[in-house]
Amino acid sequence: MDLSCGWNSAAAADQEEIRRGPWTVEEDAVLAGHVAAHGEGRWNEVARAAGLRRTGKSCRLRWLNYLRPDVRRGDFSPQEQLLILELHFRWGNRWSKIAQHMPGRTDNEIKNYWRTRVQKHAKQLGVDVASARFRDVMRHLWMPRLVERIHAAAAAAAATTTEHATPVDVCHSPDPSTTTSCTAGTSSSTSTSMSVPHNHHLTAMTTSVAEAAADWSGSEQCGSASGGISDDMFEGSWSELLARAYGDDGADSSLLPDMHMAAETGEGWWSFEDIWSQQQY
DNA sequence: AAAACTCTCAACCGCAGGTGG
DNA sequence: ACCACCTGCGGTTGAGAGTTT
Repeated sequence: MDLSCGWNSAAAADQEEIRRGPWTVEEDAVLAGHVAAHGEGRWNEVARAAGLRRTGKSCRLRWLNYLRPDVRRGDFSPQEQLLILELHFRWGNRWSKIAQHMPGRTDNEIKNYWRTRVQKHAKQLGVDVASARFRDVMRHLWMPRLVERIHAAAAAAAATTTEHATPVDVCHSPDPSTTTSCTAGTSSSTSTSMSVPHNHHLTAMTTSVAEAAADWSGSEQCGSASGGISDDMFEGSWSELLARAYGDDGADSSLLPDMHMAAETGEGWWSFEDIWSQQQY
């Protein structure tokens, strides 16, 4: 198998040349096999011992972002998107820290999501992604919108379940007090009804957020939340929104702005005018 | 059909912090 | 205390896929 792939002609003249660029299937197999046999860590040694002409850093990155068995791929669910926004509110560009609370997701993926999706739309709106204005947009429009989607998905799934009496791997219990495995930061039934795609991951996520909330003490209050500190801010956003999304009292649609989606985007974004008309909260 | 453009994401880079000799 | 090496993090880049013109 030709591993030079032609992007570094000097490599042909020097067998010890460090390879760069995309990993081949063969390299992946070698690295995965070596890690399986010897475990993670000591990446420079891994690269040498496995005979990979890669840097230790490259091996580490490839393992963490791609080869790790628990790594998840594919689009972020609305729940995950909501969690990213929430955690970014708290920690800013601390991607690795955010990733710690999103099982199976890598800091690289989250960072890419933020840059390609969030920053793109901030740019479309003509506001700085770090500005208070954009944070307000996220808190009052984007996040509720995501919750709306989560609720819609949950409702649709619930309807399907009822209609077909299909067993679904959910944490939902007729009695919320029995949903021990799904208990998030709040003791209510806010983490029930995960009968939407990735439900088991949401369970993990809500638990992670609860843990994060426990960690989160004394840090600065951010955004334009209700004026409480730490836990209050947390309660007023993630937990409350999820409660509204999943609560058995039905979602309170008054929470959600009456947004008219920007027709040109067709994917749930709203116009500049819509946003500013909703700024009177 | 094809050129131009946009978007996504894997991978690289530089830097900082930790550790051991 | 200093140095060398390793690891982890956040920012950036570029190839390729997808979309538009």
